[in-house]
Amino acid sequence: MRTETSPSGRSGTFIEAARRAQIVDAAIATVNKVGYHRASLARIAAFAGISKSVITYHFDGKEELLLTVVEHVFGQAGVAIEAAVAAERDPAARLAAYIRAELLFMRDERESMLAAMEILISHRDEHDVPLYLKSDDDDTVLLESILTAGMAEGVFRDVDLVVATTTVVHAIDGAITRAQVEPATDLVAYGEHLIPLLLGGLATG
Amino acid sequence: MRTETSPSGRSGTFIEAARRAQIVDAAIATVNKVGYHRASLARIAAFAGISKSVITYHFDGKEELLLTVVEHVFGQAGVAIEAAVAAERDPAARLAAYIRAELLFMRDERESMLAAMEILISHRDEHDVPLYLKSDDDDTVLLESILTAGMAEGVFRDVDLVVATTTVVHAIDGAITRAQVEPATDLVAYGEHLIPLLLGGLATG
Amino acid sequence: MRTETSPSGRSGTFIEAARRAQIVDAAIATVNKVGYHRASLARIAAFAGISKSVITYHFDGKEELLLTVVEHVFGQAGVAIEAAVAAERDPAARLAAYIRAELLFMRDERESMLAAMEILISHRDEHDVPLYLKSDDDDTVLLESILTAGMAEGVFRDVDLVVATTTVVHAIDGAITRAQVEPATDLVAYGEHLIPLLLGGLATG
Amino acid sequence: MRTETSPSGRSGTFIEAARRAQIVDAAIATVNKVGYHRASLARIAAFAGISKSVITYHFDGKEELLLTVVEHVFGQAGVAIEAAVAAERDPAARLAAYIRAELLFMRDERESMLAAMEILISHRDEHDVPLYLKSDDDDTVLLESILTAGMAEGVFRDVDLVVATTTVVHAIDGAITRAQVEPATDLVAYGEHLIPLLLGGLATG
DNA sequence: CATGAATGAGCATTCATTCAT
DNA sequence: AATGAATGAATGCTCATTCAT
Repeated sequence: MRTETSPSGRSGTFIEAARRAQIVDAAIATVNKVGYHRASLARIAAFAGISKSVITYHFDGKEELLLTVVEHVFGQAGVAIEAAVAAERDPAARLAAYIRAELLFMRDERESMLAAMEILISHRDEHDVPLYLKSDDDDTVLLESILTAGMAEGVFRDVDLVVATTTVVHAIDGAITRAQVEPATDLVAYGEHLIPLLLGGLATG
Repeated sequence: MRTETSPSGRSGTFIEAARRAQIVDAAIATVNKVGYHRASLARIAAFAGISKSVITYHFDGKEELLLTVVEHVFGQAGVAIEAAVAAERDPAARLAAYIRAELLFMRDERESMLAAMEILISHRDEHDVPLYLKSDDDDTVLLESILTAGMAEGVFRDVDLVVATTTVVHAIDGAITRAQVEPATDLVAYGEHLIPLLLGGLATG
Repeated sequence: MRTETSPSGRSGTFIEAARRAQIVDAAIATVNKVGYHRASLARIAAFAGISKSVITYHFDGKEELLLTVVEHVFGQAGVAIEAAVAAERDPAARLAAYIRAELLFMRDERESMLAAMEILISHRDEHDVPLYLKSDDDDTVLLESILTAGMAEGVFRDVDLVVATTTVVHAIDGAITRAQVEPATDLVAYGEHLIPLLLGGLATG
Repeated sequence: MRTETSPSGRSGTFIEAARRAQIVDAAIATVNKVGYHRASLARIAAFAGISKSVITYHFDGKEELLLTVVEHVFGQAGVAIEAAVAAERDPAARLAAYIRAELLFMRDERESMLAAMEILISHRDEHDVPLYLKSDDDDTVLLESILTAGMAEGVFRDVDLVVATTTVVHAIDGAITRAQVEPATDLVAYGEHLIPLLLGGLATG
C-alpha cells in the first residue's frame, strides 16, 4: 500500500504522485467517454493500461478517486478564477473577469471540467446524499462577495443575492453544456456575449 | 408482451395505462430517493409494491421506462408553458410568462421535474451518447421564437440567440437546483427576482 | 426474488423450499470438504450445479445461508434430544438419554453436524463478533434443567452448574471431533463409555 | 530471503528473532480481534506497525506464520504442563496437575491460547486437510500415559482410553470457551470444580 | 395479466504473493 | 534488512433480462 501508515493522503514519492495523476487522468477520460454511470474501475484501469488493483492500491477506493478528480479540477479552476478576479478593482470588471476566467478554464480544460461536473452531479455518498449538496457553499463565496460589493458601491441593482449568484453560476455552466452539444462553440466569444447580458441585468437603472 | 402490434407504445387498456402510470410514479420517486445511478428495477418495483417482472412486462426494458418518465414530465411542462406563453402578446411578457410557468410547474411537480432532469443528464444510450445531446433541440424552439420576436420588435437587444437561450434555460434550471439545496426556497418569489434580472439583461437601451 | 415482499423468510412454494434445501445441503457438503474458510458461494454453487446468483436469489446473502444451516441442524438436533429426554423421568436417565440422543444424531447426521459446528465456531458478524457468543445461552437450558433437578433430588452432587454444563457439552463435542480424526469411531459405543464417566463424576458420594 | 541456506527456519540473528516474535505477537492479537478468517497479512502488518512485505520477508508466507504461532503457543503450554505433571507421582495428582497447569497457562496466556486454538481449528493445508487432524496425536501422549498408569495402579476405573482422553481434553477446552463467553470467569476456580468432576468419573468404585 | 425462477455479466474490493530497489 | 509497487485471482453481491407457467 502507498506507505500503509498514511491514512488517505499522498505519500510524497514521485512515482506515487505520477501514478495518482495518471489514474486521475484516466478517470476523467473514462467519465467523459462512457459517463459517470458506466465509469467502472475496470474501464478506468483499461484506459490507463494498468491492472484494476493498481487503482485501489493508490486510492482508498472508487469514491476517493472520484472525489480527488473533483477537488483537483475545481481547485485548479478556483485558483485561476481568483487570480483573474484579484487583478481587477471595479465590481463590474471583477464580475467580467470571473466569467472570462471560468470560460477560459473551461476551454483549456474542457475534458476535466466536464468530468468533474458530471461527477459532482451524479455522485452520491453511501447514504444517497448527492455530492453537490455537500460542497456548493464555499465555491460561491467569491462570487457573492463581488455582487455584494457591487451593490454596496451602487454599480449593481439591489438584487436578491441568492438569485443573482445562482443565475451567474448556472449561466456559465450553460456555456459548457452548449459546448458539449455543439463542440465548435467558441467559449471566449460566448463569454463576450454573456458578460453584457449578465451585467445588463445587474446594472443600476 | 402487451399486444404484439404496438412495439413500444401503450395498448389502450385502462388497467394497462394505470399500471404504466403507477410504474412511472415509482420510477420518479426512486430516482429522487437514491439517484439515477442506483435506481434499479428491483428498487422501483419494491417501491411500487409489485414484482420486478411487472415492469419488464409493461415496458420493453429499463430504458423505455426511463425515457417514458422524461417524455411524460417534459411533455406536461411543455403544455403548461405553451399555454401560459400563448396568453401573452408582448415578447417581454411572453418571456416572463415562460419563466413563471416553468417555475410554477417546478413548484407543483418538483419530484417529477427533478427525476426527469436527473435522467436527462445521466442517461446514456447503448453507444454511450448522453440523452441530453439528443433531445435538447426542439425544447428550446418556443424560447428562441420569443427571443427572436423580441429582437425583431426592438424590445430586446440584438443578443446572440444561442447565448441568450442557453442562459435563460440554465438560469431557470438554477432555480430548481437552488430549491434542491434549500428546500424552503419559494420558487414563485425566486421567479419574480429572476424575471427582472433576465429582462434587464435583454432589454434595449 | 423469492416473493420480493417477504423480508427474509421462506415463501411457501414447494420449489422454493426444495431449492433452499438443496442449497443448504450443498453448503454443508462444501463446508465439510474445504472448510468454512474456503466455502465460497462459487464453490457451493458449483457443488449444487447451479449458478452463483441462484443462491443470492433464494437467500439474502451468504450470512443468511450459513445461519440457516446452523439453525436447521441444531433445530433438528434439539427436537431429537428433547424427545429422547422427555421419555425419561429420573435425572440420571435423562442425562444419559441426552447424551445418547445427541451422539445418535451425530452418527446419523455427521456431515450436517460437523458443518454446523464449524460455522458456529468460525463465523463472525460484521462487527467481528463470533457466532457462538450470541447463541449459546438457550441451547443449554435443557441440560441445565436436568442437572439442577438432579442436584435438587440428591442424585447429583452439588457441583458448579456452569462447570458441569460446559463439561457435558464439550465432552459430547469431543466425540464428534474424535469421529473426525478416526472415521471408524462408533459413536453409539463411544456414548456408552462416556455416560458412566460423566455420571460417575456427577453422582453423589 | 533470510539466508538462502535455512529454507524455513530462523537464521540466528538477534534482530531476526525479535522481528519474528513481534510478528507472531501481532498475528495472535489480530486473530483474536477479527478471527482467523479475516486475519490477513495486511491487518497483521497494520497491527505491528510494519509493512506487509516485512512479514513475507521473515516468513515463507502466511501459512508458515500461522503454523509458527501454533507451535510457539502449544510448545510453551506443553513445557509448562510437563513440568507440573513431573512434580507429582500419584496418577490422580498428576491428572489434577495436568488440568491445573493447562488452566493456569490459559489464564496467563489467554490471548495466545485462543488464537492458537482458532488457528488449529480453522486452518487447512493446500489440500484442504484441517490442521487439527495432523497434530493431535503427540499432544495427548502425556495425558494417555497418566490415564494408563492410573488404570494399571487401580486408582482409575478401566475406562476406554480414547473416550477418557478425549473427554479430559475437551472438558479443559470447555473452560477456555466458557471464559470467552464470560470473561469474568476465574479459570483457577473453574479448575478446582472440574478436577473432582473428572476424577470422580475416573475413580474406581 | 402477472410473476417466480434463473442466469451471466459486471461491480468494487480484498488478498497473498512477487519483484526491483 | 526492508519495503513500495504491482498484480491476478477470488470474493460477495447487484443487475437487467429471459423464460415458463
